[in-house]
Amino acid sequence: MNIGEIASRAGVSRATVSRVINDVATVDPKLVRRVKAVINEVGYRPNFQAQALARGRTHTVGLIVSEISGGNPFFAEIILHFERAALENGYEVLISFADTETNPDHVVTCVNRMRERQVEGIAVLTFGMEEALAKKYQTMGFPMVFAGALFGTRALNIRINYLSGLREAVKHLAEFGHTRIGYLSGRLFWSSMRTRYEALRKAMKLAGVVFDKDLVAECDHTLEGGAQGMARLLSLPKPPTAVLCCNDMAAIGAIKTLRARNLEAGRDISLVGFDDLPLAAYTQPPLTTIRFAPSELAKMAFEVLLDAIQGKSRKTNREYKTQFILRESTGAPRVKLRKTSPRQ
Amino acid sequence: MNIGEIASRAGVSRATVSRVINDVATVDPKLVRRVKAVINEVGYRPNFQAQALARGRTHTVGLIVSEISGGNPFFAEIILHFERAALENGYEVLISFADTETNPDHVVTCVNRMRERQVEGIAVLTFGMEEALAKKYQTMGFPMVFAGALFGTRALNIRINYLSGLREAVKHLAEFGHTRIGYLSGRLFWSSMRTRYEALRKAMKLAGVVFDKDLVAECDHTLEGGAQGMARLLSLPKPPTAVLCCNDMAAIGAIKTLRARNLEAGRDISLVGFDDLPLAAYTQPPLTTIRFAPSELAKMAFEVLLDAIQGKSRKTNREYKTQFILRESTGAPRVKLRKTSPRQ
DNA sequence: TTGAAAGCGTTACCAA
DNA sequence: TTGGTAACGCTTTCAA
Repeated sequence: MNIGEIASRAGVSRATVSRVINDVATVDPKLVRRVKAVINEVGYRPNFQAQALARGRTHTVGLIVSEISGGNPFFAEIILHFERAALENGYEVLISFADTETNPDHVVTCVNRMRERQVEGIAVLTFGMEEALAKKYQTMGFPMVFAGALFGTRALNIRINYLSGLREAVKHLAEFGHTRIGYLSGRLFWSSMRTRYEALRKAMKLAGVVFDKDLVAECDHTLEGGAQGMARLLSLPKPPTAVLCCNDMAAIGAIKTLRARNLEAGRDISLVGFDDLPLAAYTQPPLTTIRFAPSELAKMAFEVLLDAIQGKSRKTNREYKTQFILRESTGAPRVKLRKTSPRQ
Repeated sequence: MNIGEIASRAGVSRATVSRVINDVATVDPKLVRRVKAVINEVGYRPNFQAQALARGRTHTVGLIVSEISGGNPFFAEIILHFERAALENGYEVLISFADTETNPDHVVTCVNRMRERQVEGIAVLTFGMEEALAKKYQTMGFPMVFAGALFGTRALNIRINYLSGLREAVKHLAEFGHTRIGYLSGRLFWSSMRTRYEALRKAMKLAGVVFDKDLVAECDHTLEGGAQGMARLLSLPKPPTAVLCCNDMAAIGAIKTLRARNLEAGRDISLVGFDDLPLAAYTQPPLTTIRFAPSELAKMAFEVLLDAIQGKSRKTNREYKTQFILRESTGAPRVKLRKTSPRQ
């Protein structure tokens, strides 16, 4: 069933059917009705490929995210909200999962696949493996937006202000009297993990807390990674009295390790997550964390991308600001630990 | 940059370039090299829309899932694994999030959008709002696969054996001596929730446990829904000593309510989840649950769809079997509760 | 083995 | 206001 078929059944030309489909105002209302009747009757829907070819536009954008590992709902939210923002603006979304971990070049393959499909722009929300891509594309005038990428100049990049949330978190811990503050970091080959790490060091400096490299454990940013990382921190001769985590999933993993040793977050050791997943309010104890909302980020990414596609680089460089969320997994250091730490 | 441009730069016809692109064996190796050199040099990639139009095939399938609410990672896993299976077979995936809750017809819109894009088949993994669709499409010969849908005859449908897992779960609870077994059900306008409910009743019957409607709370299958539902069950004059939940997220919500009243799952009341999210092993206590793996289901769905597209209805009707997973959120009923319950 | 040319389904220009 | 027709970028027959 194609436009020609509709045309002959309605007794008009293909051009007229096309006009009806595209709501061109100049068509005789009678013809409009006749054509629409036929269209409904036979259930005709225009062929997208043909339209795209003829129009030279696809009204499609690409979204590349990391493979979701360990059931982290963060990327699911990104996808949902990006797609929703796109739909509201008449765009469709092509999604790719980049295997950023085992194959950094995979993201290039994803971009190529998308460009074959003539997407009008791509959002790369992989948080950490996009440098190569950025270098390749920032000069060639194809609309592409990154988030939290570590390169400066021309590429569209939503800056992520990790510091804002971390600063408050560290201040909060310092006010409780914590001096041995540890960090469960994600793998530092992810650039976003390097950025977080640097932001934390800066936050510590600003709060006047001594930063101790030995209190940092690098682990996967997953449930299991967090559990393992926390085990390493606890086996230190002098474990930290407070631990920040690179994300909530790792924090949940850490909680499990604590429990296995009869320690409770908030009472025996302070724990701060990152992301503020819906889940964070449901852990035991509810997780003090730093909000990094995928929904807002996704919306922002689409808006920036849309502006780029439409040539209005209005506020092309935007920033997402993280925010401290106080719940119950933080508190004063335990006396026992407090005593030992000044001896250092 | 198009095929004509490549052709003239390489000094061959467009037909030859096309053959090179598509690895046709009959092309002179010298020409192949020449053409490929040009292609690499200018970074040419064929236009998908044009290819699809000329070939009459898109090698694209659609996947419709429910809007992910409350950060449930279940659907994220489905998307990831479906996409992976598709890619391995040379297919691309178009994804839609159906707003099944507030607008049951939205899924029809999704299907239409996908068919405009000439997808070769669609998997509808919404678990509960697809009856209308199924009726409409099961006769028209378009490859479409459902999962756990409640209609019998012609539509491709992956049956979900909820009973297998539930039966073991109920047996497990009965062996502990539970007689007052409650259920935190999802909203029963989701057909998958009705199916689960029916399966549970059957499982209870088979285990010889009296089913008591008053011990069922209908709630959203979310963290918050589970928390609220559990509160309702606990406020009953005689609360259940064990509660099954429609999914893990609801179970995690339920745990929070328990804790707020100083009750602990496994010790004071037995709790069984559903899905076996990675998270389930990280709750406190680790959640006894029923495995319903999105990855396997997604793979199955794609395979069935592919068979349908290729016309081989090999094993067109497949079944996914749920499985009981024992962890630590279940145990013997507390003596206090045990005493009261026979008095009924 | 190669090239010319006719499609694929649609849009959009130009005449009428 | 309508219709004829040339694109859009590619594939695929048919001849050579």
